[in-house]
Amino acid sequence: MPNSHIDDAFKERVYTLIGSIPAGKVAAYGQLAKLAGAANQSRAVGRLLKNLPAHSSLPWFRVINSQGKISFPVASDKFIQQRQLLESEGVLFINGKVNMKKYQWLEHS
DNA sequence: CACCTGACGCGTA
DNA sequence: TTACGCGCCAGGT
Repeated sequence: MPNSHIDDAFKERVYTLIGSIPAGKVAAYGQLAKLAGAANQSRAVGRLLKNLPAHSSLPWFRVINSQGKISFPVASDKFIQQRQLLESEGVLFINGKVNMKKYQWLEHS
């Protein structure tokens, strides 16, 4: 099991990063992958969230794609839930997407 | 083993 | 601006 800790480290870094996203802000999958030291591994981040325990305390809902859109089918329960959670902390949606210029964590102003 | 499917992102057309 | 193509790659069929 030589390499297993490499991926574990990446996973832990991503979890820590997600836990650091402040309420009212969002981060993109690719942004987190990059910050965790593995640019172009955005799908790995999505996979981690998918495998997250159902009642994790991590603010998984603050992670959306780089286009400012929620990565779930627009009518799904998960989509509704995520959008509701974000709106409840002030994240505004316009035409189904968030203005990343304003809400993305650690970017722009 | 081949082939498909994603909680993605970026460059092009 | 929307639509594709392609890179990436673990998991499921």
